[in-house]
Order: sequence, then structure tokens, then C-alpha cells
Amino acid sequence: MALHDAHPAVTDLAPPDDIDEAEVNILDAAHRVFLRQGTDGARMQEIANEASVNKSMLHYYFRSKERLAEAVFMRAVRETFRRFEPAMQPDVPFRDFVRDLIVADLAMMDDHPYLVGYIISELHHHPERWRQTIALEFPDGRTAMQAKLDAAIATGEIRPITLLEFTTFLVSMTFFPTVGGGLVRAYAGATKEEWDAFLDRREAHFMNLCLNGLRPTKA
Amino acid sequence: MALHDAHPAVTDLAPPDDIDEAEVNILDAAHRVFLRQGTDGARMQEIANEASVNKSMLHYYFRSKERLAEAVFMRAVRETFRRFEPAMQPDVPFRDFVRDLIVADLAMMDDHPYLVGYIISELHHHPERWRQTIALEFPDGRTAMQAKLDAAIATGEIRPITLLEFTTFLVSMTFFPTVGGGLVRAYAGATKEEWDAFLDRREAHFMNLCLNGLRPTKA
DNA sequence: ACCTGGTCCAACCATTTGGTTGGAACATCT
DNA sequence: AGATGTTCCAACCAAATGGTTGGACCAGGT
Repeated sequence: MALHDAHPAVTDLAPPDDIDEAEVNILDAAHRVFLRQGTDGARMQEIANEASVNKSMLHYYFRSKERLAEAVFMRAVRETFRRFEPAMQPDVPFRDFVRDLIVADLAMMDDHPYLVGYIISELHHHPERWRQTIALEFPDGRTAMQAKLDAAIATGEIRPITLLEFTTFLVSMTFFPTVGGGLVRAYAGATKEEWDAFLDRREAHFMNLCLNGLRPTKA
Repeated sequence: MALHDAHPAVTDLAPPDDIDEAEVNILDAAHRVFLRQGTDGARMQEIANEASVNKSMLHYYFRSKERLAEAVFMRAVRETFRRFEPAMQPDVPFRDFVRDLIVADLAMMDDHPYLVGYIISELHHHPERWRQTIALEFPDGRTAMQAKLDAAIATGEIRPITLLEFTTFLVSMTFFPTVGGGLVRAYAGATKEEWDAFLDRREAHFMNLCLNGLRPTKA
């Protein structure tokens, strides 16, 4: 029947022009619920309520909970990584490049504090999804990043370091503090004031650690 | 009835001498299942199977899924943090202290790759549990760490940095690469060989980044 | 030999959950 | 107006799930 033929395959990333208001509405609601409840913890009924829509609409547009979850995940990853594209422009000094990455990173953390936790959690159960999404959306992320790195090593701004080490370092420095922020905060027994001060100084602090951590060891 | 009076309150951390073989067996099974399925994704029946025990045993020993989950979480956190206690001894040079922390960290990652992901995920839904557990188990974690830090700053080994910044930095450097390892790995498009090489060099690499990142900026 | 309290389980139950169905309401085209 | 296809929903269903129950089995004490 024509009804279900209308379902786009989930791998079929819809171009931005055939947006469907109701569909996006559901996706948004699902995003909110999945992020706060986790994929398994989320209930279809709750998503329907959040979207102010009948439960069968979810199935009408996304066929099953699994597909809905997949759609939410992919969109989340895509939007997350889009934030870093601007920083990738060539011919920007390394220092500014690092700053751009950190700023983009921190902005995202502030906008969506639970996003990375959610992604990590999903990744745990569906490792293949991530690879798929990244491969599809950012086929040349590697080369762009590598070019940046090579240039900075060539000018002697940083010591030789592999792409993997570099990327991991950057991501760790920026993603983690928000993800595990509460964790560290409780362990260090930080007061509200200390924590706020930490948040305020994040950018400068991370820049410092990154540039210091990476600078060449003098002979 | 006497039966249910036997349930220890969950906040009541059992001393190590009244271990109950069957109880530990269930706890171990639950640990495995909760870690790979997530708390919401886990099924009581699966835990029972994993423990080779009837489902009602889970309820007999832990009363409900929620309490079982809480018990698993608390034990996991406790065991995780115990690993870092040895590194806290006073009068160890700062450099060795950092190395001990990193080594303990990496060992844990290798033993239980999903543990931190699990903890982060749980933290998301039950923020209060973490605080409770840490407060109960490591009431003086803060002061011990702060003493270490003050000493290192006093001798000029590292530049002045707050406890929060320092702890966050250390934890980020070591926890995250395993948690988000797959994430970074896919983005950087690393081959198996590159990844293995990264794992091999982790300790030296992290030491380098930490000590470099923290060293005093020369005037 | 007979209680008694702890350990364990097969069968059962109430509720929840993801998913289906048949049709109403609406729009669009002829 | 009638035919056609899309959007939406109240009611329904089968399966799964967390939790309960009543009693069997066993060890130690009397």
C-alpha cells in the first residue's frame, strides 16, 4: 500500500527541502525524550505526548521505535559535527584553529549538555551506527584534520603527534568535562562557586592545556 | 515477616565479612547484564539466566529491579575508586603520582572498558546516587588530592591550578579515550594498526601531555 | 523425630509496551 | 459532486515484563 511506501529508508538522508512539519515535530519530541530517558527508558506514549500527537503517528512516520531512535541518533550526530566544520578552513593559524574547536565544543556543551552522554551511551549498544553516520556525513574529516596537523608540525608550532593522539586529546579536553562534569565535581567536592568559576575559565584553561601539552619539547 | 526484614537497606553498605555467595553471584550477573544492556535495557529474566538462578531469587535478595540496579551501581563506583587510593599516598614525587594515576586508570579501562560509559549513563538519570556514593566512600578524597596538588605547586613542578581544573584534566585525559575511543577512532578513520599503536603508547603519551600541559609557563 | 528459619523455585498475575487496525476528516484533482 | 490519496486517531491486541505466591527442600537446634 502507498501508505508505507512513503516511509523513507532510514539510511536515506532527506534533503532539507522535503521537510515535513509533523515529522520534524515528532523527531524533535523524540529527541527530547530519548535524551532524557535514554533509548530503552523512553516510552512511545511519552514521545507522543511530548509531540502532542497520537501514538500511532509515531508509527505512521517512523514505523517502529527502533527506526525512530535511529533517526534521532543520526540527526543528533550530524548536527553535532556540523559545528566543527567552520573550524576546518585551511590557512587559519593553528592557535586560532584550536580556539575555534574549543569554542564550538563548549558552545555545544552549553546548548545540549546531555548530547555527548547520549551519543556515548548509544554508541555502546550500536557501534555500527556511528561509523555509518560519520562515514556518510564526514567522509573527508580525516584528511582535513590531518592537513591542519601537518602544517602545525611543519612550522614547529607543535611537536610531532599522530592524528589519533591529537584528535583524542582535543575531544577529551572539551567533551569530557561536561559529560563527566558532575562526576568530577562531586569527587572534588566543589562548591557551586568553584564550579561556576571553573566554567568561566574553561576556554582559557583548555587553550592553555592544549597549547602547552602539545608544544615541542625544547632540545 | 522475617523474610523481608532480612533485606538490608540499600544505603546500608554491607561489611565485607557477611558476604553471601548467592547474593554476590546475582550481583555479578546483574553487573554484567546491566553493563552491556544498560539499566533500562536489562531484563530481570536475563539476569536470572546469567546467574543460573530462578528469577524470584533476584527479588528475594534485592527486592526490586531498582534496588538491584542501585546495588550494582554502588559497588561499581566503589571498586572503580578503590583503584586510585594507592596513588594517594603522601611523599611520592608528583611525577610518580601522576604516573600511578594514569596507570591505574588505564588498567581499569582495560579490565572494564564499559564501566565508565555505564557510570556516566547512570549518572545522567540518577545524579543523586553518585554524590551519595562518593560522599560515603571517599569523604576525604578532596583533601588528599588537594595536598598533592599544593605540594607540587609549592615546589614549582606545576603552575598554579585549581583542584577542579586539575582533577578534570586528569580524568578527561584518561577516562575519555576509552569511553569515547570508538567515537574518535571512527572520526579519525583510524585503522586497526593505528589504533593498536595508540593504545600501546597511551601511558607515555598521557604522561607527556599531562606534565607538559601543567608545567609552569616560563617568565 | 519434629520444629524453625533460611533458601530456592514453578506457576501465576496485573500492568505496561510496542505495534496494528479500520475508519474519520481533510485536501486535491477531475 | 465524486473519486483519490494523505493525515490523523480511538480502540484494540499479543507479547513481554516486573513482581507475587505458596510451598518444597534442607540444615541446625531441641
